[in-house]
Amino acid sequence: MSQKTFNSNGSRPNRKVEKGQEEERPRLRLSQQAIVAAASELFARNGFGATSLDDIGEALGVTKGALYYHVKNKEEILKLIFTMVLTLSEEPLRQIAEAEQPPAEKLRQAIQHHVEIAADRSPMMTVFYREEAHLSGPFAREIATRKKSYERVFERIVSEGIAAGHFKPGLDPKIATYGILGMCNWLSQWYRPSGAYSPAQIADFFAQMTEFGLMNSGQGSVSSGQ
Amino acid sequence: MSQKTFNSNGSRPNRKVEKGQEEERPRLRLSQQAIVAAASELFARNGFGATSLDDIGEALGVTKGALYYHVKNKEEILKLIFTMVLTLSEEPLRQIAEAEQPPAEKLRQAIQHHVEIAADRSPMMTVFYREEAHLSGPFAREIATRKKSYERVFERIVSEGIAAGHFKPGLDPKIATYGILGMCNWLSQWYRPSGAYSPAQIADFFAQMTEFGLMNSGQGSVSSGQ
DNA sequence: CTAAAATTTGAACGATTGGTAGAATATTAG
DNA sequence: CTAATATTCTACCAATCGTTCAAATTTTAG
Repeated sequence: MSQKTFNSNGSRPNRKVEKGQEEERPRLRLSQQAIVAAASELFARNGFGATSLDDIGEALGVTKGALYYHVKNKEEILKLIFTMVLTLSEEPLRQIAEAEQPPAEKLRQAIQHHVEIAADRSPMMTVFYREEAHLSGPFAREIATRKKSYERVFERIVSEGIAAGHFKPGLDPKIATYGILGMCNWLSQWYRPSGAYSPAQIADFFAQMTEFGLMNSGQGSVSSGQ
Repeated sequence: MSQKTFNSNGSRPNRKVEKGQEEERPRLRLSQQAIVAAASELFARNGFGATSLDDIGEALGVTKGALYYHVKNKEEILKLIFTMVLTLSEEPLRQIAEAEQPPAEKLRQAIQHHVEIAADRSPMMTVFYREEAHLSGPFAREIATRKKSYERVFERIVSEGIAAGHFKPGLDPKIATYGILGMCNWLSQWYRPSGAYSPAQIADFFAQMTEFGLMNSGQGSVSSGQ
């Protein structure tokens, strides 16, 4: 972090192309979106506290002063990340939970959905679960509420399954949910797009494992689907 | 973080007792152990980068200068945390894995062991999985190796189970292990000692869920044991 | 082209940080 | 008690940080 270099070409960071080279960076116009994307990766890799605005600026080929034209301050970047994660997560899950289908199918789809986000938006998700302590005030409370609410949708699916007699009676939906979400969220610690399995395959495996377990009792295959 | 106050009594932080009060803190003599304990909680709550040595000193009722008599620098505190987590984790798991017992029983005990540490040493574990990026050099490599090795013990238990015909054929031991570890490690995000279930009960639930799943097929109860 | 608007720079600021060193204090041994 | 040792305090440094802002530059509109 925080080296003395600026650009890859060592020049001042501006859009001028100094040689016959076509522009070395197909420069995306600076925007909140671009800042959030770059910051997500840096926050995920090095942590919010250890990432400076100079670092973010450098990643975008811009001085940190420019960032302040697009965001109010460093915390707002973090806020944007949290908002984006929830915006991407909430609605699809709600639709899955409200659809007319058996609880086991809902659970499968919910796991699929959650794994997909954890894999495709790994940096954002890492930040989401790692840096909540750096939020404060009403926004922190809002995020906490929405996160709890997201978890409760999972919980309700499990509860439905029990009530319908499909899931084991006597199990605690809250603990089950924590287990499932833990399984999925842990993706950000190990998943690499170059790995052997696609997010869909991993989700399928987790769903099978959640429904039938690992024991060989002839219930269902746990080999990869898709 | 980093307020202007010093002690709870506002005085300079030393051992002198100024009023008729008996000593307000049954002062534990400063030591690496005490520093690691206090730092673990602060790092877990606020992050490594956002925790200053002043903060740690304040938590111990001491100025940061005193810390440097016991530790080389801030990073060494982090190193001590990582070393302690692995020291506590590795040996018991090795013994479980090497014992003469069926793979399913090994897996149960391994989960029990891992959950216990995640619950009883929650701050340390949080730091362990959150702040690895702040390590560097040979030590970072050593930790990565030992962590991988720890995971591979789980993996081997699953592999054994498949080979013995107890676990489903065709499942990927690596993905299964990541799922199990994710389930357990996620504890640090939600577990509170004041909660409804003991670590042993939670571990029991996770073990049942891992073996038989949530579906109601009359295989095994998932209600709390112990 | 020109002028206005949008965007970025560059430099500076006050605060905080990890780290250091010598003086001060507390503890222990004789 | 005294001297030696162990521990902590105080004050300071250099670096880095988030933030601000006027000036410079680029982009857009007419």
